[in-house]
Amino acid sequence: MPITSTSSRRIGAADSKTRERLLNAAEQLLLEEGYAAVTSRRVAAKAGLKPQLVHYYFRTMDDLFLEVYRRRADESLARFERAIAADCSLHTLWRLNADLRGASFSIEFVALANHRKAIRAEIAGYAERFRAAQLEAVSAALTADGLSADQIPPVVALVLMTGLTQVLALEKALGMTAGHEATIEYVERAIAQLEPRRATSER
Amino acid sequence: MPITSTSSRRIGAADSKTRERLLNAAEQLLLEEGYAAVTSRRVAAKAGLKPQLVHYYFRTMDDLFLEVYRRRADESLARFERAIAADCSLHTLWRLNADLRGASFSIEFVALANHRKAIRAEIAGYAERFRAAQLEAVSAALTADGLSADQIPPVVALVLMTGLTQVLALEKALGMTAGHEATIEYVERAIAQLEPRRATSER
DNA sequence: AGAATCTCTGAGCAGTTGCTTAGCATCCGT
DNA sequence: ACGGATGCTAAGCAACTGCTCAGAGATTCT
Repeated sequence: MPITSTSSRRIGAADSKTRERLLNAAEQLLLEEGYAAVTSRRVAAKAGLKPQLVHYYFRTMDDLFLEVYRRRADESLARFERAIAADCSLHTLWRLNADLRGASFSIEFVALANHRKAIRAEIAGYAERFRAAQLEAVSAALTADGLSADQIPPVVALVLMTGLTQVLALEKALGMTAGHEATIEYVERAIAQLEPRRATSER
Repeated sequence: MPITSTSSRRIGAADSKTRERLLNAAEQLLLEEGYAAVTSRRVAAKAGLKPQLVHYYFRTMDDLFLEVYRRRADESLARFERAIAADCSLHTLWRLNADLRGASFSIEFVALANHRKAIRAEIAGYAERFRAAQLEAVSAALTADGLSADQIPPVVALVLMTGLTQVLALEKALGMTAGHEATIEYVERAIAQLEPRRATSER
């Protein structure tokens, strides 16, 4: 069933292999050269396909961006919930956040959202949902660690943790790494002290 | 004295009033609509001038960006040094960092640097200098507050503080504000507790 | 007054962008 | 076997980009 909502243009199937190749190419381009490099012609070239196919599978470039974003957002949300279900702790949360690849991905999208209003709403929505889910996890983890909300409110802990990793990614992208290692070490030691149950074991 | 370094093109005087108007227009456009909106034609339109003037005063668009950046960077570095000389404390540092306008400015530039290599070096250079200066101030402030480097290394305190404000700005640009107030309040209370000398007085 | 310099502009080039249109080839259900 | 849906593509349009060039006015120096 072709989508015909507003425009009459035909749109390719959502489960097409070609469509996926385009999405992969777009994502790769986004990470390597920034969103400004994600043009229909360059995406197609990277995928080894013709530029018109981009417009065949995505009504607009914004649609492409949105789809690229959704894929990763859904995936990382699912991974988060899996990990938290297995072990609801600050340590787990930190480990998930410390993945710099994910951070630089989201930074690029925030920058993009800054000048594409159509995209901003979608990203903001996901971000809010993500934050709510994480907040719940942090609250649970903190009380499990024996910390009351008066000592440190869960929201504060969350903003500090997620914020820190994002800034590290941002600065790393710039080539700045001064103080990063020390900061990471400090946070990890603080968490380990708070949650001695896993000590220095894994990894 | 016209600059003739590599190209033979004539370049307008550095102290020109028109040049300044262009810089202002570019900066405004950058903050309002993101760096993608900063094109020669749009900058000129915003300044009420002809597009060719942009190229008369700046050899390339990158030069324009660089000049816009330098103006603000120099200014905020000077302001920082003035403020710290007057009162070297975490409170002062936080107050300076908490200016969200400056944060969103620098975020836009980091995004820009991400896909304009010529600009990255310049920005990274300033950022490193800025960090070094701030680090010195934080070290002094912390020892003045009676905290040794074992309890919390100055670098860590700095990265946490500056990182936090940047993330707040980033999220605010996205329309996300959940937890911001609580976090700001928390940090300010923590600083006030550490530096009781200024209590809840000013502002 | 004349020369030289500086500021500014009309016209335009070569390149890129998002997106469309018309149509070809292939597959698939009937 | 045939009609319609699907995957794909050649060609191209209108808009925009950075940047150049030649030269017109204005200002300053001698």
